[in-house]
Order: sequence, then C-alpha cells, then structure tokens
Amino acid sequence: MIGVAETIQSVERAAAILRLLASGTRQLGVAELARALGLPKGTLHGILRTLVHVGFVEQDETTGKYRLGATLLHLGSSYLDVNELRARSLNWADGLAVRSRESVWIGTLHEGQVLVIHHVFRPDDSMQVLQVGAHLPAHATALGKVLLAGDPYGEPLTPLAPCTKKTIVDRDALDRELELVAARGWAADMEELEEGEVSIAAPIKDRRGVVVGAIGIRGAIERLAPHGEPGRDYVSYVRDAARAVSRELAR
Amino acid sequence: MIGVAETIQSVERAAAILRLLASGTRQLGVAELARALGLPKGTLHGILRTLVHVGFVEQDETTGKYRLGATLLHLGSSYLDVNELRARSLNWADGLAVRSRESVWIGTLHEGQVLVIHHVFRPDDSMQVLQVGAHLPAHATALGKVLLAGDPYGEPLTPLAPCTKKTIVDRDALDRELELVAARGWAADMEELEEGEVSIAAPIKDRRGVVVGAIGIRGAIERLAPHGEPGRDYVSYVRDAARAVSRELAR
DNA sequence: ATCATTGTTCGGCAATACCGAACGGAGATA
DNA sequence: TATCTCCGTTCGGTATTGCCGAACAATGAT
Repeated sequence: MIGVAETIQSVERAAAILRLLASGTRQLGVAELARALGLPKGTLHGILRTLVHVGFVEQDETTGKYRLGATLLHLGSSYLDVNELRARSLNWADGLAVRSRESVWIGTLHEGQVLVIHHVFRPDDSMQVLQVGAHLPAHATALGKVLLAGDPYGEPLTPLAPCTKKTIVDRDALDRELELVAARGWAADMEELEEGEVSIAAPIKDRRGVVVGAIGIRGAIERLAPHGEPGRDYVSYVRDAARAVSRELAR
Repeated sequence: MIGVAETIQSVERAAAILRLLASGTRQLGVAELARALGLPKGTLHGILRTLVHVGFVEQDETTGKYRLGATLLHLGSSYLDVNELRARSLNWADGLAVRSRESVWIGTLHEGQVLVIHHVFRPDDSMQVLQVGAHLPAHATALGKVLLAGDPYGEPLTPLAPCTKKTIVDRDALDRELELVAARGWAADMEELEEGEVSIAAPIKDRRGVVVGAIGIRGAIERLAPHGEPGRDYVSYVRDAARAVSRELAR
C-alpha cells in the first residue's frame, strides 16, 4: 500500500464485508464475497467467523450464507444516543411537527448523501414507514441542498441521479441553486425526489457557524406550496426551528 | 488462547471497542479504552485509526476523544432491511395498530434482552420517541416473556432488575410465569416495566415452530386492562397478528 | 450418476500488526 | 508563570499473527 496512513488490514477488510452485506437485501455467501473483494475464500472465512462471533454477522442455518447481525442495530441506535445534534434537536422537532402539521426530518451529510438521524411522523395519519438511518440523495432534497450549500469542501457528488422529471441533474444548475440556498438561508425541493411531494429545510449551525445538520419538513405540494412556491409561514416555521436548535447547540 | 475457535484478534478487539463506545453516552479517549481493555495505548490507537477510516468511529476535533460513527447507523438500518422477520411483519403490525389503537412493538431475543426491530406509533398522538434498536429488559415485558418462554436454551439472565414495584425479581416466580406463558400462548406485563403501562404479546414462529420473535402492544392500564387483567379483545388481536405473521414466514 | 458448486479445515510461511518507549501539546495546579 | 501530569500520537524492532492455497465433505443441478 502506498501513502495514506497505516491501517489494520483485517479490520478494514471486515468493514468492507459489512458494507457489502449492507448494500443489498440479499444474503451473500463466502464465495460471492471472495470474488467481490478479490480475496481467497479461506481468508474471508476467518474474518466472517470472527464477525459472527461478535454478533455483527449472522449465518443462515440452512443455506450457510451470511447476513448482517443484530448487534449492528444496537450499535446504530447507540450512535443516535451519542449524537449531540439529535439529542439537542428532539424537542424542537416535535414543536415544528405540531406547528406545521407535517412530518419533520433531521439529517446530516454522510458520504455525499443525507443521513436521516430523526424523523417525526405527521400528527394525523400513521401508516408511515420509519426512515431513521436511511440515506437520501443530497441533490434532490431540501435537507441535502442545505447541507451541500454549507459544506466547505466541494461536493464529490456521484452523477446526479434523476428521481423525478423535476430533479436537478445538471451540475451547473445545482451550483446556482446551492448559491441561492446559501444566500437566503433555506432550501426547497419541489417534487424533485417524489412526485407531488415538497420539502423545505434550513441549516443547523454549531457555535462556530459551521453547518452540522439540517432540519426540515416534507409533505404534499397542495399544502406546502399551493401557489407553486413554498408557503411563507412554512418557511418561517422551519427557519425558526433551525435557529432554535443552533442556539441550543451553542450553549 | 485455549480451546474455543480461532478468531481474528484485531477484529475482535475492534468490536470490543465499539461495544464500549456504545455502552455509555460519553465519549472515550484512547487512554480510557486502553485501561478498560488492558491493552497498550499504541495498539488501541492503531485500531481506532482504522475504525475512523472506515467511518465506524468519529473523533471529536477539539478534545481528541472518540465516539461512534455515522456508518454504524447506516449498517444498523440495513440490518432492518435484511431482517426477514421485520419485512414480513410490517403490514400486519400496522393492522394491529389500527385495530387496537395502541402502539405496536416487534422484538427478538438478543443477548438476553429484547431487541426492538419495529415500532408502530399509536394512531392518535404523536410525541412518541422512536424505539427501534433499543434494548428492553426481557423479564419485565410481555415481548420478553414470550421470547424467553420459547427459547430452547436456558436463560442466562443477569440478576432480575426491578423496574417498578411489580417487576418479577424472583427467578422461580419468573419460571412459573414463563411456563404459564408457554402453555397459553401469550404473555402480559402488568406495570412491570413502567408504572401505569401494560403490554400484551404473542410469539412469532418460523416454519419449524421455533419462536423467532414476538409481536405485541403497549398502552395505558386503564385501556388495556381496565378490570385488572388484559382485555380479551386485545389479547385476541395480538394473537391473531402473531399467527398471521407466522403464516407469512412459513411461505 | 456426474459435475460444479458450496462452506469449511488445515498447516507452513512471512508479512503483519502488536507492543513499549519516546514525543509534543494541552490543562491543571501551585 | 513554571511545573507537572495526562492526553493523543509516532515509530521501529520483533515474533506473533493471520493470510493464503490446496484439499475436504456436503449440497444441488444437470
């Protein structure tokens, strides 16, 4: 290996296995993993045995194939407990949900995508699927635009995938959008992720003014943007909540 | 090392670090971890560097201490996608929530505790905290009793912690309770976890009849058990849902 | 019945990652 | 302000560690 920094081989390989297992819904066998990573079967088996032993991976008793283990779910939810941003924003998120009567989302930038770290359901209807831990495309959501606009490093975005007809797929157009977002302090996505759905978001900043997260709402276009653009009251609800959380973080 | 089975040292150590970081809300430093695990600082640093590199751990920029990383949240939620039990039970859980008008929980036994893998909020009020990924004490919940009663291996339960005055803390009393649960096919917890809260649960079995999970509801005692014992209709709602999911799993 | 898979085992070799001491900086104490 | 302690980090020698490739048994498809 050249350059970078000395890291432990087996741990890195173990992480690669976990990522691979997480990427698809399917269970994977030793041979499949070996081919994907270009490593001998025996080597992989050793790492897998260890991962099973610590509970990060489970093995299907009948087929012998491997899948992710329950311990990871535990670790993942522990991450949420540790996450300061989430802890400080829980109350404000509920308030925003009540005021706006829409579902509320809080996210962070992670590997170029939006990682959802909190999700308050819409007050009325249930029947909503839990989205915490999910990855959303950054360029097609208000949360993502806010995060990208506040990201000091350039965006190493993979090609902008079109989610709907209105998704911004041109990089220059996205750059202009991001400048607008940075200038006015909030972002919207107008049916760019899902037909008929609109989202509005504003940045959460730490004491140094760095954008560390975003909070926003999401709902039907008829309610959130009846006249073709986001309703003024919704925007101020969101911005107020974002400022409140930012203040909370500064303490 | 004697006996057991050959596992990879560094991966096992990495897992131990993650468990330690997950156990408390606090961030831990290299020295603290080194003391806790009885390993040289240098060794731990190498593993930590690798864990940071793969995103399993993050380092506080100011203090230099370590905390869990966002990638774990992603892996944890991927586990939910892979989990067949969860996938098959989603729809039935919603139905149960609507019929009972209470919050619905689905869990599995993991390291002697109940791991919550799904949680449907109560239809009316929101303001409920997300509980997926949380660990619940097995002896003080209906879900846990069902799982323990169906567990072929004995329960290596740590001392039965009292959560409320009504929590079963005597092991013999628990054993009798578990036999009752196994015999009649459902379990209840009467304010044993939380004052004023009652839960009812039934087992989910795979095609071989092995208990692989449990589904149940939880709510105020005035609604679920107005006469001092669980209402008959609630019990049948829960048992019906459990049977439905079990059938779904058998396909 | 044959063949091509699968997951698993094992032993030898050498590359690997562990270790312990030393370094520089931050905080607390006096 | 000077001292001292504790922090996270670096580094290089050493032998322990874990990687590898071939052989194995069991499974499923042809």
